[in-house]
Formats: sequence, C-alpha cells, structure tokens
Amino acid sequence: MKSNEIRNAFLDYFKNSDHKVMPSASLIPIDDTLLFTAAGMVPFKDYFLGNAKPPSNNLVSSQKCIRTVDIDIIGDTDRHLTFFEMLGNFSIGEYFKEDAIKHAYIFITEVLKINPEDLWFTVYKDDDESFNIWKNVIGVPEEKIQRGDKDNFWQMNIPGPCGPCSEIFIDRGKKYGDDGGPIGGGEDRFIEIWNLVFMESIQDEPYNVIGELPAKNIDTGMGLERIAMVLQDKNSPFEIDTFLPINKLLKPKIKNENSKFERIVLDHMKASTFMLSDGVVPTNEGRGYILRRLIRRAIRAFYGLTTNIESLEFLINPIIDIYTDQYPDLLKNKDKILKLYLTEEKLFHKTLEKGTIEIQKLIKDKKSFNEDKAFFLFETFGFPYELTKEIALENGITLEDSKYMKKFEEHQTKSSSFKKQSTESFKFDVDCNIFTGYEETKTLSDVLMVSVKESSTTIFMEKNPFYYEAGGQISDQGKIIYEDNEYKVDEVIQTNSGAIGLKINKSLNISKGEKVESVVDDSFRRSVSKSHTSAHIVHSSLRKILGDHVAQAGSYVSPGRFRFDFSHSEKVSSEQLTEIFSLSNKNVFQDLNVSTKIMNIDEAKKEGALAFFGDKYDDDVRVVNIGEFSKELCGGTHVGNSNEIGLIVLLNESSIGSNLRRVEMLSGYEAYDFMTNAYNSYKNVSNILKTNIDDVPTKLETFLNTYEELKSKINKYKQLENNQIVENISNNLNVINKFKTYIGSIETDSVDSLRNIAVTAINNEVADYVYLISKIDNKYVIVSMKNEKIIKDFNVSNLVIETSQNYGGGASKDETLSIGGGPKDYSIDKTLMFVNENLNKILK
RNA sequence: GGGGAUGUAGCUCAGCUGGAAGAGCACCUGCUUUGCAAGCAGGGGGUCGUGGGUUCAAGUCCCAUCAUCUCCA
Repeated sequence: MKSNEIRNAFLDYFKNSDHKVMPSASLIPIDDTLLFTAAGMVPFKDYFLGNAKPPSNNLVSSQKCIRTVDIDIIGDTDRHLTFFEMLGNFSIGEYFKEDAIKHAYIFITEVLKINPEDLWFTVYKDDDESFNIWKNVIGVPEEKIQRGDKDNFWQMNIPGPCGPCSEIFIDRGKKYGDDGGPIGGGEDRFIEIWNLVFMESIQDEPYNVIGELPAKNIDTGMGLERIAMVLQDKNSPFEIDTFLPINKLLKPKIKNENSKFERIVLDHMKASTFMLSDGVVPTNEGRGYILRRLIRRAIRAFYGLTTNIESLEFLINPIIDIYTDQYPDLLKNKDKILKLYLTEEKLFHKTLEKGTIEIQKLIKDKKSFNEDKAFFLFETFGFPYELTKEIALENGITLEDSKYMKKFEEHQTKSSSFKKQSTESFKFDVDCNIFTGYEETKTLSDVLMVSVKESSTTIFMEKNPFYYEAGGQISDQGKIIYEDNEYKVDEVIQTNSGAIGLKINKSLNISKGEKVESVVDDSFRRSVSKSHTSAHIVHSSLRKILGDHVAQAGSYVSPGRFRFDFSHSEKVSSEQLTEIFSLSNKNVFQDLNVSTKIMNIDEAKKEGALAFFGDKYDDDVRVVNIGEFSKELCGGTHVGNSNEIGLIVLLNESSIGSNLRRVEMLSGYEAYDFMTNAYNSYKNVSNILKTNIDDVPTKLETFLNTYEELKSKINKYKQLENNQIVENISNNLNVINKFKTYIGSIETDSVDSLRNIAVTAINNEVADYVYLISKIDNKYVIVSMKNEKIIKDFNVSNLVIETSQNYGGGASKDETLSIGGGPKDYSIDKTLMFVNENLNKILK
C-alpha cells in the first residue's frame, strides 16, 4: 500500500465510525511553550484540557510532525525520523478503552490486512482492564500481551491529564532480531506501530497521580512512515514511497557510501522543506535555530557523501512533488522555501570559510592546539568538530572525542541555568470567565473567586473587560470599583485554564458573590487599539510591497507605539519603506471599516485570512477585516474605522537576526506628536539657516561646502603659523656638538599643533633635536623629537618621561618622537633648565 | 534565557604592553599599453558601532548599550 492509500484508508475508516476528519495543523503550534507540533494531539490540547469545546467528540487526523529530541541519532537507526506524519483517532469524553482497542485491531487486521499472528501488545503494569480487553474481547493469546512500566504510561510535563497506554507491535520475523516480544526482544524486530493513550487520571506538580479525570479521553498515534515501511516490506522508512523519488536523485551523486549521511540528507531536507513552508525562518534561536541546524547538518552530511560541492536545492522540488496533493501549501510557498533555503546555504558557506581562516590561525601553533580550541571554534564560529578533527589530523594532531565532549557538556549545563518564572498558580474550578472587552470597557459583574497573598489581592470576575497580553498586544490598564472605592489594577494575570484575574497590590476584603465593577482605562485601550489595527495595515502593506514571503515573526503592540517583526532576507530599501508607509497611510485615510467576524476556519482560510502562528483549531475563529485591505485571524482589540488611527509613522527599520527584520512605528497622537516635533526641529533649522523650508537641503549643502573650504583654509593658516614658529626655532638654535637643538616653551592651542611643529622642524631639517613644552587647557603637553638619521643611540623619550613626572603624568616610549605631559603645575623654566643640562651631558 | 566572538575606508581586513589611523581590492585623474585579475604615478574617501568613564594622551583599558555571527537551552 502506498502512503497516500494508507492515510486515506485510515481517515475513511474513522470517518465511517462517526469521527470528524480534521486537517493537518501547522508545524508551528499555537501553544508557544512547544517548539513544534510533535504529535497528533498537539492541536487538540485545549480540548483535552477542557479549555475549549471540540467541533465533535470524536476526531481523526493525519498530522505532519517534527520531532527533534533525537536529532543526533537520526541516521544511526532504522526507525527515527525528524519529519513524519502521525495518524490518530481521538475521543474527548466519548468512547474509551474498549472501543479504542477494537477500532485499532479492526483497522490493522481488516483494512490493512496484517496477519493477527504477527501482532504483539503491551499494556501498563497495573492496567488489568486493557489486558482483559485484549485477551477476552479481542481474543489475543495471553502470552502475546506484555506488561510494561514507564513506556506504557503517558504524561506531560505539566499538571493535568495523564494515563496508561497500550501499544501495538509487529513482529517482523527472526531475521530482524531475537525472540521475546516487544519487551525483552529485538528492537528492530518488534516494531511499535500504534500507541493508544487512555487519559483517565490527573497528575499534580511533581507528576504524581492524584485522582480520576471526570471525562476520560482517547489519544492514539500511528506513525505513517513506520506502518508504510511494514506494509511495503522495507528495512527502513527511508526506502518507502515517500522517500523513493528523492533517494533516486541523491544516489547518483554519492561517491563515498555512508548510509548515515544519506539518511540525514533525506530526512533533514524533508523536514526543512516543511518547516520553511510553515513559516519557520532559519535564525539563531528557538524554532529557527532547529531549522538552521537541520539544514546545516544536511549540507555537511552531503559533503561527506560527495566530492562535488553542489547545492542541495535539487531535492526541494521533488519533495514538494511527493506531498503536493496532501499539502498544497508546499507548492504555494515554493518560491519562499527555495529562497530562504538558498540564503541559509550561502550563510553556512560563509561560516565555513570564516571558520577555516580561524582554524588556520590557531593551528599554526601546533603544540597548543587541543580539544579546548576545537570547542572554541565550534562554539564561537560554528565550525563543525568533525572538520576540525580532519584538519587537525592533516597537521599531525589527534583530538580526543571524550575531552571535546566534556567541554560540550560544561557548556550545556552553563547555558541551561534558566531563570525561574514567578507564575502564581491558581486552583480554579471554573472553565473560563467571559471577556467583555470587545464590546465595552466597563463591566459590573459577580466575583467568582478571590485570592489574597501577603499584600496583594487577585480577583476573578464572572465577566471582565480586561485584555490579557496576547498576540503581541499588551495587557489593559485600569481600575476596579468596589463599594464606591477605586483601586488601581496592578497586573492582569491568566490561569492555566485561561481565566483572567485582576491583581491589586493591596489587601482587600472582597468575597465571592459580591459585585465589582472593572473599568479599563479608556484612553489606554483606544491607544492600544489604534496601534493594533495599524500593525495589521502595515503587515498587509509589507506583503504587498515586499512579497508573500513576509510572515509575522512577532509583534509588540502598546499605546501609541508598536513594532512588527517579519521574515525577509535583506534590508528594506528606503524607497520600499516610503512605498510601504505611504500605502499604509493611504488606507488609514480611506476610512476603511474595521469589522470582526466569527467564522469557520476553512471559510476564513478560503477567503485568504492571514493566520499568525499556525492555524487555530476551533471551528470558529475571529477574523479582523480592515476594508478589503487586510484580513487576519486575531484576538486583539481594534478601532472601528481606519481613520481613528490618524497617522502611522515609521521610526526605524532594522535587522533582528538573519532573515528577520523589525519595523518600529508610532500611531495616533504619538505619531502626530513625533511628526510635529520633527517638523518644528526642521523649521528651527530653516530659521537658523535663514531660508525657507524647501531650500534647507541646498542651503545646508553650500554651508557644508564652505565649512570644508574654511576648514582647509584654517589648516593652511595654522600651518603658516606653525611654520612661523619653526622659523623662530631656527633662529634660536643651540648647537651642541654639531647637533642643532632647540629647547623651549611654545604657545599653541592643541597637542596636534605642537606635534606638528616638532615634526616640521625635524623633517625639514631645521633642527636635529627639539624639546617643546606648552600649556594647553590648564594641562602641560611635552613633545620631543629627534632626527634619527643624525642622532643615533639616544632615546628622546627618557627626558620626556622624566620631566612629565613633575607634572604628574607620563609619556610614550618611542625613541624618535615622544609625547607626554601632565595636569599638575610645575615651573616650565625649571623643566627647560633641567632638559638643557641633561642634553648637554648626553650629546657631548 | 545563558555562553563565546566580531564591529576600523565602498569591500576584505591589519593595527603588539595606550603615544602620528594603515594594507589589499574597488573608485577618480594622468601616463603607458590596448588580451585574460594589466603596469606606473598621483588622488579622494574614516564621528575606529553608539554613549559614558579612566588618562596629560583611548581604535587600544573599564562600564553600559546596539548590531552581526555562533553555540547551548
């Protein structure tokens, strides 16, 4: 069976068993605590946690996934992949163990027609219920059901649902390993194909089971690549139909066989293609960094396979072809994928070149080149260790992996010292309170819960107009009114379950059931909304002027001020910026109606609404329309009409990492204020220049030109003045033993001049030795110079250092030209006398 | 979030224990040549990332900050 057929068979089977088919979500989860969608249930997390209502209690999906925990072992095993598709059926509080097991068994044996005799099963050690279902309901022989420990218990790293699971294995026969079943037998022989998770318990913070879940859930996952491998009778997933076309292209380029490298290239290029398509941009942190590592590892592995330096670009189009039916976005994003991939490849080449230069520098000193240096190269320049090792070997240096790894681990522990988040956790037994902030800024409501801690009170109302920081928009500010007293809201907080609470830094005596009015600061809210709507307009303009590859990478929306980060690989030219912001403001002045609509996700996508981070999975999403100009999924607050924004002003465009740019802007009154100040300054300039505003640039230019002319004239005069002084010197020379010397105090205005005088006197051979002292800005400066061709064996700096000490300073140690001085007062005459005496002794 | 490195002419970079801002390429002018990175002579171009501090004196030392690269989380 082809992968496509398996996928369709799976979806069809469950569709016919009363499941709703859900499309594959983006690889970037909405949940920002996760790096990637790593399992089929990730997009449904909120349903399982009870934070949102599912469109149907029974769901089925084929979900694209990225799993990077074992990135380092990819290629070493037959089983691991970075990118894979997860087939899964889910039940939120409807069917449980028995039906889940039945469905799985029927699908595997009847639809996929796998011989029941090849199947093995595991259950959690205490889970007799599942054991009995397999044994009695399905009729599996007892010896083929094994009891496992941790591997058969599913839990997340947060307090919440957890539960035992049952796994289905296929015995691939003796040639793949030892007897003994999945627990105890050969790993490559007994292949896990399906994991059935029975969410039935609740765990607390250190992950101990503390009770039963009121609504029990089913979450299952079957790796498509793995089942395809079994059905297509291949040794590894790299040989199945979704790898075949690219494998065929790679094979002819291979000069040095290495199955690990080969697998890395295939796997990582596929994963990278999907990640790029879903909007991940290679950068140096978070998701982008994972992507960068994947791309770079692929390139490095490819270099291990071939002798021709060639781009791996040739694999991208075929990968898109393989998946284009199932994931049409790939084709749509083709240009973006290729462009971003190639810039990353180029960047990596640069890194390698730079690293090569650095290693050549370090390896010159062969004795001191060691594992520490190798790690330094890796850590600071990203130069791969294997390459360092090779180059070291060419230079007769052997590096020990264990020493290198020790450095690596030190670095890891140093980096992982994370700062503790001080999130207070509230046990809150109400789903969610109601957000009224879209309609009003003042709400009178019942108090649901109050938490008093030390000197602060956090109040949860049934209804609440305060916006909690999300989608870049900062939390609202305001107050609450209780028994005619007003209290400032110091912080808006959100519980794990999504309820919004207002924290007041005072101890208040309010109890459940009382009425409290919460009031959002109106002008604050209006100001934020102006910025948020502006951000959408700018986003749209950026895409129109720069292209569709522009994707939001983050934003910050506050009153009057907002910024927008987006993927783009080069500096935005000032012409483009002008275009972008004139387009944005034109739309502001177009009086575009801003409307929000709750609509079906598919419908919204069909209409081309832009989604920020991945796709929302509620059937109903909130879409913000700004006329026809912008359409985005968004939960934030907005103005009613674009003209309320007033004005959008660009402050700055900059880079915030490779492939990431940031624009910072002002909106509303702040924009006006900025422009007015700018205009006033400009007007001031025109007043100072005594010209009208339009002529400022030309006038300024002529001024600058004359300034330059004058400057050079002054320099000329200064030179003349200096020459005068030099001439004066020439008339007052003291000849000591044929050497023409001058020792004296000079009146001048800068160190530069003094030095210049000395240099002119010596270079023009007016004198053979000068010692000049000058008082400039209440400090003493001494310059002494000799003609090194005539006076040898004499270090002029000695005298300068010695005399400078009287002034509380020091001097340079140059033998020919020494500069020194100091801030303390000391008699110039005495100094000159001292120098005279000493010079006489030295030169005679 | 934590570590490491870098920021000097349009580009690539040098600048040691503080003491006269440099090289190569590119550019401009002239000459010589008209053939593969042409040669010779001359020239323009720098707030030494930014802001403080120490010092008689900071590209160089200290502090802060920004940007870029890189590793880890």
